[in-house]
Amino acid sequence: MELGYACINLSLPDKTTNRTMRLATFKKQGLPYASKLALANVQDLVSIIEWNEQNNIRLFRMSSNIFPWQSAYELEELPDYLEIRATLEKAGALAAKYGHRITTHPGPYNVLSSPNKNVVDRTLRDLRDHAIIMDIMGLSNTPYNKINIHVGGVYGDKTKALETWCRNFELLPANVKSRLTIENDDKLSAFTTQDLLYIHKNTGIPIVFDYHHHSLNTGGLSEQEALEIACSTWGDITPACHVSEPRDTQNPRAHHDYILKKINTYNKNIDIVLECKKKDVALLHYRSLHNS
DNA sequence: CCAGGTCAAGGGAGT
DNA sequence: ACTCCCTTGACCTGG
Repeated sequence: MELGYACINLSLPDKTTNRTMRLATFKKQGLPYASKLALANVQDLVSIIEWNEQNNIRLFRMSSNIFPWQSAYELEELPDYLEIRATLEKAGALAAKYGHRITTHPGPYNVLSSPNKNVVDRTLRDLRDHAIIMDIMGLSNTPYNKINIHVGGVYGDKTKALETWCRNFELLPANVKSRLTIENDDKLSAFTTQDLLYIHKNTGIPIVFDYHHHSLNTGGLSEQEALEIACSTWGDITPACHVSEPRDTQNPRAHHDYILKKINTYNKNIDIVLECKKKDVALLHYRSLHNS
């Protein structure tokens, strides 16, 4: 089992892969500035991977903000493209050398279940953009290096939304399809682990089990039952799961700073991304609590 | 330099 | 109608 964290390293305050800009700035400064930010982001990605190795962390979710306004251009158009590409290749080579599992989690605006063509088109573009970065890094074309998303909207008819999702899945390029995974939701109206089996059966892609989301939307399954269903969809690849704790009772969906409770893996070999505000600090804290 | 207001995107829930 | 929440707070302006 590997423990990992998401997107931000708090132990390296000067290193970030999230430099971005607002639309007004992008319009004013354009590709040269986007290029400058992206180059700094990928350089810091290398530093974070090195730090992860030094701290025995071999699972890491990359930020989706490495390239500001990526949907507005092709990477080759960036003035620093060659250096950016070389740096990404270096980051990927380091991850390979150290045996790190690198994943991504594109945002909630990726909605393959949408009845709106523009929304689906933007989703196809964003997912493609994630795959391009992962390709440059030389990450595997499998869910070991997952591109993980949620289903999206229900629109009052879960079955129909799932059908739409599967239909739109077929529009994705091969380098996305081969990496894509689907995660259970935390809202009662949305998709449970059981619901996601429909997608797995129709597309073959694995299910990412989120412990916290499950606790808010069990679909009548126990934690162990749902985890085992999700794990059964992964074949030879170590299943990836997400763990977080609620911020407080008023805000049960928001994430807590740390993970306090010991995670029950039910004797399964799974990799776990911790989702909490304190990131890498919380991971080291969890290890100190539970000696894992 | 810092605090505070503002910021692309979809959808749903709470106020 | 507005705010918060999710994959992740970061940007930018005015003082």
